[in-house]
Amino acid sequence: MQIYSTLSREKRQFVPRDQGKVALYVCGPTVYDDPHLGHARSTIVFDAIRRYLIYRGFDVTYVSNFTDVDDRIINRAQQEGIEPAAVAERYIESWIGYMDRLGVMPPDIAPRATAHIPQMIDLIEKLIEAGKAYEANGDVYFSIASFDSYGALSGRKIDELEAGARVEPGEHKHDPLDFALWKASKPGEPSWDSPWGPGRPGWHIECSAMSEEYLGEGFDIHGGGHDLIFPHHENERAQSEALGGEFAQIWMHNGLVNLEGEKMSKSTGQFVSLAEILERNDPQIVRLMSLQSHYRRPVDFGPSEIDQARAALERIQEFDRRARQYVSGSEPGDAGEAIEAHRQGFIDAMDDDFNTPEAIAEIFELVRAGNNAIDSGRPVAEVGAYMREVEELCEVLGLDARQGAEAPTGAADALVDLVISVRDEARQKKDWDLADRLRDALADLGVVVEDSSGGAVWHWRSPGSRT
RNA sequence: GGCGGCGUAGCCGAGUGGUUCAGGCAGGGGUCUGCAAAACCUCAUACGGCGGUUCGAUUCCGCCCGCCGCCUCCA
Repeated sequence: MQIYSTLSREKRQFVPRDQGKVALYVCGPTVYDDPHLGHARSTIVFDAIRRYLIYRGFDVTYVSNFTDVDDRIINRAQQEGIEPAAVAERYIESWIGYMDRLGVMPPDIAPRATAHIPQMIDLIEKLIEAGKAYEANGDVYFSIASFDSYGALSGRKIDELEAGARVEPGEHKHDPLDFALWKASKPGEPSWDSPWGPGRPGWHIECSAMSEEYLGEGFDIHGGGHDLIFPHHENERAQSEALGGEFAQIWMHNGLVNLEGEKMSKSTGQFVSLAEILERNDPQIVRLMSLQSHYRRPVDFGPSEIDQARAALERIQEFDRRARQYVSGSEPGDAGEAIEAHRQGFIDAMDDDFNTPEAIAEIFELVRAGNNAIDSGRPVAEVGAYMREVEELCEVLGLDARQGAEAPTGAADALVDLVISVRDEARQKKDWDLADRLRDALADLGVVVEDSSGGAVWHWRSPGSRT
């Protein structure tokens, strides 16, 4: 398996620290607002990677944090006149709910920054003792001059950074590029006791402390959005490696989500909330969109992309629906050579830096072959094998081939069944006028009717679908 | 300005030094069907521009043009 690492800027053979195990840390959100599409893509991408590693037999430990102490949280709390902790709590709940809807597996560990202050203080003290950090007026700064390879991850040269760096009023840095490990808290801000007086942690230190706490030194993969490379991950790396230990072996960064070609970002107001999208669309559309381009490329999530992804998703689900009916509960047979070949294609694609677009193409090849098998009346066991393979590979990516649109209520299902049976009778009497009126009426109610040689089948139209 | 990336048929989007291909969406033509839908088959002068390397480049190199990201908080 090859994985591209931001640090080495090339694909490298993946060799886990502990054989058969993968320790993965993915930067989670700062919980001051609801998630947008960018958060969705990042989380889905790493969820798919995690699922694939599990599929390949690795014992994966997945850690993803919540940053629950931060300026923006404090600002929001002040605006609303409530405690910062309440703000964080609200948006952690919100995040968990959205990620569940997206089918993202909950992290094995989802540590909160505020629950790890002692570990951070401990790490900061060690950095100070080692001469890598210094205290100034209740703040503690990391001295970037003390870390030789500072800038290596983001490809920055220190003197170039130096040129644009500024020191905010009230800061007491020796060097403009030094960054805060610990900030003396101002009145009204959350604060914790520390050897340097009451304060709160800097942004970057939490990930260093928590990844070490749960994954130890030299863990396998550290992931996050491309926009975290600098300064966040550069600084994390400096803090964690300055004492001589190893940090992440591989740095993975997902490309950002664009809106009409421009980066989606909270600060510019240029973003689409996840809520807005999920109001009208199956969460799986978001997942398929996220995975139909390579994770390192930027993507545009516009209305046209959503429609295209919806149609693609429906193609998979439609196949599963027909296959399920064709097989009607029988056990799938052995996978034939064709199926093996596509499975191997899927694995080869994913082994090559998680090439999900190519992996998904293999699924579509299976769908076509499976549809062919149905059309040509192949044995149930064979169709079943295609169906099972499609379902299994979809699941590796976190997609559910089986989950077509759901009925609003069970009673509605029964009513539709009734109308369909009446319509079948009309069709047998060749009363095409009545049959067509019933089909149109059902269509208005969101029911798609498809006649076949074995009688009519129907399903609920998926949300947002035009047909 | 510095660093990085991208530019593939109508759209989205993989990939490769040459021989059959990505895949999806949309569109044309068929098959099937009472009609429709679904499904299957089939169709389009695709690789930003200019040079270079090569027997041969979309794929390697150089230059140019265009777009985007990071350099401040950000998945």
